[in-house]
Amino acid sequence: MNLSIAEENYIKSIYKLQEGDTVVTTNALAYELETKPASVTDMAKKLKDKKLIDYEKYKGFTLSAEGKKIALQIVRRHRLWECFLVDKLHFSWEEVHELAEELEHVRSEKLTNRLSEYLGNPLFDPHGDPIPDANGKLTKPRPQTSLDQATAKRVVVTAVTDQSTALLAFLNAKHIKLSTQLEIVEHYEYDNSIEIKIKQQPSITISEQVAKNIMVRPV
Amino acid sequence: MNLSIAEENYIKSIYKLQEGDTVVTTNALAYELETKPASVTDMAKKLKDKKLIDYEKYKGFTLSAEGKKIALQIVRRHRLWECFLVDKLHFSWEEVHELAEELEHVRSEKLTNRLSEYLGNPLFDPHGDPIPDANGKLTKPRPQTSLDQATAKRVVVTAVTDQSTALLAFLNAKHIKLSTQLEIVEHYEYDNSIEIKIKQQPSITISEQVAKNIMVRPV
DNA sequence: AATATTATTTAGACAAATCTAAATCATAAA
DNA sequence: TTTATGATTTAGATTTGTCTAAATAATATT
Repeated sequence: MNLSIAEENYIKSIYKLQEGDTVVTTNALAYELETKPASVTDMAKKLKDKKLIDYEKYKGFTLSAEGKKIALQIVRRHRLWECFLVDKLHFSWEEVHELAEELEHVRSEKLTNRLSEYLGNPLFDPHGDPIPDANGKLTKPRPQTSLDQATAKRVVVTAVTDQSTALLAFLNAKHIKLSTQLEIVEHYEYDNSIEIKIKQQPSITISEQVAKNIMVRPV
Repeated sequence: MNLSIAEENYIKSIYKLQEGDTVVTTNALAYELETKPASVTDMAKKLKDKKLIDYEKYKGFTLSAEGKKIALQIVRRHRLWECFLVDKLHFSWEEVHELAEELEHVRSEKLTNRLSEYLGNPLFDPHGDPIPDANGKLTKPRPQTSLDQATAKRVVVTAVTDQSTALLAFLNAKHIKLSTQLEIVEHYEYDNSIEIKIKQQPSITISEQVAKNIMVRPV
């Protein structure tokens, strides 16, 4: 199956919107891909011909088994490149998505597998999302919650959902990074702010708004 | 300047064929790009409009200053990725060209420079070709000759010109790799075969045909 | 149930990159 | 210098991915 970059992007976006087995609508996909519904309909026909999606007029689409397989390969490549960019080239979280978006289209299984090996076969990308293995199998995502919902006392940062420069600058200033261990000292009901402590540092208080965008898991 | 992948490939090939300041002909470029002369003429018009080449009907083309700059950026990315694939992912010489051909089209200066830094700012790629620096400056190529022409006694392997599986298998069996140091023990005039010695190993004799395809420089 | 609204598809067009076949130019040979 | 040959360009067509505007289907409202 030889797919164009455009076709790959459609497959990837359908996979993203599916989340389980929801039917994906024309409009939703057009919005996701920043294109027009008419273009989506055109592409849907092509992908149906290639048996990568199930599609009936006016009924939306879902990936076929083959389509899912290809989607997982693309996701695998994307997330591995993100790991590479962060771990090896020291990019920060928010910079890597765009670049990985391009690198993911280099379709070489050998390259992908070597890259994975080189990175130590990581199971999660820098945003905390699981990386499919060579067979397309996904580790179940870590049991992460946002920091404001956390019940454990000691947690480790797994992801940041808001990629705004403002938040990232804030986190940078406070030395909160991926894998940083936090101790939840106090939860103030009044404004839902949270007092946390990073080992060897004085404790700090962060607002609910910030806490909502920091994903953590129990350590 | 936002170039398509096709345009980048044309620029790169013109650069390759130019070698100094020779005028590149339509046919030569068509052959190099495995396309038809008519397509080359079409693209020549576009590149002329973008001021990347100098072109007059029936007179062939050369890169403009701007075109040369872009060509060097592409070459830089290509050769850095080749280094990455060989040094870090342990691909062998002959496998990397195709992959680098795809990776080179990710146009991010930041990525390119980080990659270069990560690799230790290499000056030569795995084939012995010089890598332009961030400003497009080229180190002058190493003074390499084919092994059968070598005058020095101790040399180091810098490249292999023939990429056939047969030759590569042979070299592999004899443990001759890039950067391998060789001592030239004897040169037999009868059949132009050469006796060489790799340190710690018994000396071996190789045919003229093999020697012609191994590039070396004095150590 | 009839009508209004929204979602989706169709029809027709366009730009990029390519092709084939025919025409034109440049140059080497007679 | 005329002719023949090969290189190059033009003309017109094709494919891919996109678009706008109009038509049609599905759904919600009255």
